[in-house]
Amino acid sequence: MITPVVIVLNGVIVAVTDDRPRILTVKNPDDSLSVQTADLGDGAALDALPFGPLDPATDRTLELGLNGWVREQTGIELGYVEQLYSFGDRNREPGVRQGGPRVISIAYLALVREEQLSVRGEANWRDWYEYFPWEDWLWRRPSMIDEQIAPALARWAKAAIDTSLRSRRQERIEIAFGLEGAPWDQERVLERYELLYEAGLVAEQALDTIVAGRERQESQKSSKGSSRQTKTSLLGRPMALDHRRILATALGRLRGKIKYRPVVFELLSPTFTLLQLQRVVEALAGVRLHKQNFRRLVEKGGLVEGTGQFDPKTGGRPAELFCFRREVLRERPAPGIGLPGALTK
Amino acid sequence: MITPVVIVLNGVIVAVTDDRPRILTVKNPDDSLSVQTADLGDGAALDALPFGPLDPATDRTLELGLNGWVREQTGIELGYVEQLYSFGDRNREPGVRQGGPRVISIAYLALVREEQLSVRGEANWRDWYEYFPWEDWLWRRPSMIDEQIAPALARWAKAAIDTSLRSRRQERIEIAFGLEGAPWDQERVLERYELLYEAGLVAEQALDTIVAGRERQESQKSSKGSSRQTKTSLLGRPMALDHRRILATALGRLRGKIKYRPVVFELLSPTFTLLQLQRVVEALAGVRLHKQNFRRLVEKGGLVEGTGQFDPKTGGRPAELFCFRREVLRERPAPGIGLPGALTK
DNA sequence: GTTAGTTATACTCACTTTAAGCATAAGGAG
DNA sequence: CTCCTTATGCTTAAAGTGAGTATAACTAAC
Repeated sequence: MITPVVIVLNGVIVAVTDDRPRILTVKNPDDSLSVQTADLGDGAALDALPFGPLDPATDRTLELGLNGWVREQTGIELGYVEQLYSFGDRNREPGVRQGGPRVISIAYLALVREEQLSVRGEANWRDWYEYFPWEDWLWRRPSMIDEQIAPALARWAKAAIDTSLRSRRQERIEIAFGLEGAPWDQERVLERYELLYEAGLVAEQALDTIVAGRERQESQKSSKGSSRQTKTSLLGRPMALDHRRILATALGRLRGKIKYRPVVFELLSPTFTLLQLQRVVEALAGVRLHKQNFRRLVEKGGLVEGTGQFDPKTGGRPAELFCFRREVLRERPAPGIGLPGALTK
Repeated sequence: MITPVVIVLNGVIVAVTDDRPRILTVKNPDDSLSVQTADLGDGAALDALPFGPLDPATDRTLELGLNGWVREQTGIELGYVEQLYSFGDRNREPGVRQGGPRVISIAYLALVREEQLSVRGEANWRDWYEYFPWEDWLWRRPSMIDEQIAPALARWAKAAIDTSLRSRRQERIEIAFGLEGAPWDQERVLERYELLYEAGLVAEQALDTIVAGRERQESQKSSKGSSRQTKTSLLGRPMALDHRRILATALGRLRGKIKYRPVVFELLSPTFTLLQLQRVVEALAGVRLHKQNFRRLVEKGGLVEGTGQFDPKTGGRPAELFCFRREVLRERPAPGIGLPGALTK
């Protein structure tokens, strides 16, 4: 018997509005997953990324296939699109575990300019920090890191079967979450999510374990300290399937990329004030920046140029409107926006 | 009728020996491509990356499937592996154009320590600059850039159907190849290869055009100024299918990654002299570096630590043997090796 | 219409990092 | 012992960064 292969395309569609990064979600339209949501007990369908299978006969390119699904599910036309990652391990979609087709999902990151409010049907813009509250350092270091995450992960590390596994876990935890004097690296979004998943601190892990059924016992004994988290509630808003993992990949990638490619401008209107630019960068990086240095960096770095026009509605002194300076592409090898003076105190 | 999907796994396996980066190739074992190589006229089979289809029923993860093919074709066990990119557009494999299954190929980058000489059968280690001679700036800026590439690309740009296309082409050319005062960015390997491909300066383009057959006429009129390159010979050593594109992706990614993750050490034995380390970095980056500054960078950056042992056979004063300093992972957010003083004069 | 509040922008200053080169150390070959 | 080779230490100027202070230009409230 031949196992068929199905390619599924997933889109992480990002916009920034009101100084918050948002992603486009749909209510999970896949019936085969009702098991999961029923088991979750809250009766509501989980958020999902826009997604759908590639039609191997008609979709000439993967991106075109993605564009089609996104248009159909949300009414949005994509502009800037980049491939993120392909997920193909068995076990990733617990609902279709045995006997079904092999699912390979290819994820894309797309950036759009405005909220383009005409989203259709069940589509919604959601603040992406709802899914990753520990990533939002805009106001302060989230207290949940010390109060919930660190202790729970410490318990998980201690539960390791031998000392070498335990110290490997501890090292991963310290590096990923910046504990014990290690610095916080905002790009390690995926590593952090994976740790929480393995430690059983996100709802998806519980779901996967439930649906996996037979393999559950095994899993409890194994290195993945699953289930039975006492005292600690599950962290962040869950998503369908492994979509939160995909989202974590996207966030990490975007946080890295703004530093060496001028992608932020895909999220801004053609002209903008420097503060607007700064707010978008801060929203993505999850960190607040030093205003004067930020300004110096982008201006002296040749990334923007003044237009001579001014934005009247800033509240205080009117700010000049700037635009992206395309020539920078041929002047500097890696034109991006560094993060000057990120929240030292 | 249902179009089936086949997943093909490709591995770019990199090692550095004798200060040269090498990749592992096999003689293209796929019969369906004999058309191509016959049309090429040299009778020899093209180099290919180790590759093979995913078995959706038995390969539990994509990486395991890849490992199997690599083992079978080359006898090598992979260590460090990272996913590169997934290629899925129709047209990418001209030989299987109409009617065949839809092929999605997922490429991986693997780093191995030594030449592990026991390569089996038709496998070979090849200097990767054979495929991309214009990327090798170790001795000097390759003269072929000014003598062959720049003029041929300029002709291609001029042949554009309208002025906006022409100026877009010119901008791409200048940025990619560092012409007209733009700096050379060693990471833009793929962009450079794509340009040469589109301009018909690599053998693969000619092959694709030949095999495409019917679509050829169309293509000649279209924006892709195909065929009939007078005076300019085809550049670099060709590979089967789109494997050279995959290789370009790998080279670009690796050149980027050494700057922010300590991946070079995957290519070195556990202890090494600083000059050996420098040579590996130079080989990958294709640039020569300032010795004293390189040393200061890696030592003060905490990436390596001395072992107290010395390498006796350096020719001059014995060099201390260093090893990777793992603690750097928890000290610095993005521990990699910058390129101090790259060939200014 | 003066005052307080808000945002924008200019400039400073100490400190660190980098590019580039000079100088010295420690081996081998003859 | 001398020369050649490679390793390693140190210097200096220039550039870049972090963290401010100061001033400018507007709005809203009284």
